[in-house]
Amino acid sequence: MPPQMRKTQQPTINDVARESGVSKKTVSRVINQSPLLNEETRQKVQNVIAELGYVPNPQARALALRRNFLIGLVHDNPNAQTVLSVQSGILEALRGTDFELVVRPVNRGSPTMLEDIRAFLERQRLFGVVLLPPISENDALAKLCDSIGCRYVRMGSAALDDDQHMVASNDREAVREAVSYLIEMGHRRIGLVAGPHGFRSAHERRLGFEDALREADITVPRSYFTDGTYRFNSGQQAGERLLDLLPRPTAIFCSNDEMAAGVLHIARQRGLDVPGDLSIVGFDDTTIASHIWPPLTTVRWPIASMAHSAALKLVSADEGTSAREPSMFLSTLIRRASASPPKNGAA
Amino acid sequence: MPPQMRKTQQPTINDVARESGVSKKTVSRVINQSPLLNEETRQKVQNVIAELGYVPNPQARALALRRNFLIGLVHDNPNAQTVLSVQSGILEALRGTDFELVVRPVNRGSPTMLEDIRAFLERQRLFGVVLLPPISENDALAKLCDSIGCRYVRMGSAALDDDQHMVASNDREAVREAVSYLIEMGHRRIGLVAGPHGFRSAHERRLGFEDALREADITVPRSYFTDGTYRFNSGQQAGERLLDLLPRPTAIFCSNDEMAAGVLHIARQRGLDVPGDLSIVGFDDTTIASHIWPPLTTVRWPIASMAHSAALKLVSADEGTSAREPSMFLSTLIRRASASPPKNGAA
DNA sequence: TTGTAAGCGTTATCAT
DNA sequence: ATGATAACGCTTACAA
Repeated sequence: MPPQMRKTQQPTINDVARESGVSKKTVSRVINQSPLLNEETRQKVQNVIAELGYVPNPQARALALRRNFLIGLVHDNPNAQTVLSVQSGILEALRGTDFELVVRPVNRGSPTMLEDIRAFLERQRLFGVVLLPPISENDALAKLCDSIGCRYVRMGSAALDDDQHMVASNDREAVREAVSYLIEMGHRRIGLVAGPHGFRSAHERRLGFEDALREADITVPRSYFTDGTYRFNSGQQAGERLLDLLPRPTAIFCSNDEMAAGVLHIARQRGLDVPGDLSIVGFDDTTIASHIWPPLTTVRWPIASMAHSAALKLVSADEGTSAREPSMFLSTLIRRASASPPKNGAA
Repeated sequence: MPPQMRKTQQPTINDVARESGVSKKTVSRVINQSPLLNEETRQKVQNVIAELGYVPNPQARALALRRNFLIGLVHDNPNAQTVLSVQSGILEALRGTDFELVVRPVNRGSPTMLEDIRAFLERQRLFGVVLLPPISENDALAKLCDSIGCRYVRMGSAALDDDQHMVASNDREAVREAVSYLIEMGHRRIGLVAGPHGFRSAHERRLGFEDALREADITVPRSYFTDGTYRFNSGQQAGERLLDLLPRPTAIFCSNDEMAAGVLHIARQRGLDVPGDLSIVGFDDTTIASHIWPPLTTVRWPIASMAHSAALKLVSADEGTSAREPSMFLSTLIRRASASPPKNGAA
């Protein structure tokens, strides 16, 4: 076995074993931080590892362990910004570990979604998955993960699962606060553009909206409640409807920024002054919020931090460290120019 | 070997071999579509495979082949929209294959970037990688991939490599067209907000800008050329400078949408009417382009299609099919409300 | 505390 | 055209 043959090859566990004069298994123990190890041996092996620049082959480990060092991100395309923030949060948590991130968009709505995901998880033998809303709200999916022994953490707008399987933001409270802010500024006729039925986040945000009104003893006509799909054009449609109303709302809370941009669009088309004639508040604090004119008052939820925490829960699941990771995250109101007291005094 | 033991297990190649009365190797041949195979045997094995629902274990394959069935996406965070479009393009191409997508953001600027990527590629033994701009413009990176036997395809704004390693958009020509459009509408005083130095796309777009002016025999003061970083705030800064000029430009071409939004911001702050007092054209057609007011005239490059093609080039690299995939993609001008003839007639 | 032997599920080599 | 046998690099019994 001429050593120069290995020049371009990466060193294997065998090379390390040979060089340090121990068995493969001992090297394996060092790698896996086995507690029952002579400190001397450990050091010796460690040195050789460093010297050779040895790194365990993930594929071989995967085969032997029957488990890959891959974390999956399963999502149904919320919005680009969100997905990417989640990715960076996860990757930040994974930095320095052996884990890699595999992304898997799926199609909620497809009748085979669950089966697709199962096939994916089983085949790849993922170490764990992070589930994004709205599919994270699917309990059957969580059960599926459990049943095939794949760890999972769900991200969502309310606690849907126990701590080790969930990171949640307090959407309801955050919206209550945002709408209270409008009320404090003097608004009384406040409209709502809600998210789509079936989305937990839409539900939570609506509850927060109602909480704020109730708290201030304000009632608004039913027509002030409109539904959207979280998409821009649904914001436009809702805007049309709301701004046709008499008396017109002096403020509108939109359940996400994209719809808020849609409402703003319509307000502009009608020559309304924002925030003078109409205050608008969004949710998400996507880049568009700060880039449109006027800059949008909105609610920021700590997506990356949540994803970071989710990933840590996943990879530290065995070590019992996961309990340390927070499960509830607080969103904050970002005050910008799109919301101000109504022009003509209190409505 | 009681068969019921395997109930929960996934079937392996051994199960298939046993059931169909052939050797593992023959099953392997069927899986890998070996040409030298009796059609009968093939059928027989195929049937058993279908019956058992057998799927080859990717980890074992990876170990034996010394190559994973993973495609990497290496990027330095252009913008969320772009990265996500690329991801969907790639995943669309990968659908139905055994490949998965692993994302790997890196930090251009970090002195260890190349080493980090090398470590990543070597360890994971990726099948191939898609490289996004701006790091796709790094020739050393391409060489690195080559040297460690990792296939790669670069995405970029000009042909930097041979066909099998490149998908490019024609940024220069697209910008020439966009600026010519402004000229046709009567603009003569046209400003430029260029992208950052060192970015090939910035260079190409600037060339396109100059092409259009030259073609129309127009010269503008040097002060009409400003630089940006592709970020919103740099657009704001450039906007300040440009709108301070006398005579003021009647139109500004921005090398991306984010900067265009920044310029628009400043125009609004100064009470300028867009497009009446100032026409603005962007580049990228990100969601913000259609969501701001007025909707932004911009250049759309077919990101997803390019990524799709890149992925196909990668996975079909061995089959010689790759020659079929296009390498050059045409961008198109999206005409919206932010550009119109200048208010006071020709400038 | 350390080593030996036997897998993990696939593909490659070299027979036949 | 097909099969036995040995990798691939690691881990888990089970010994020692």
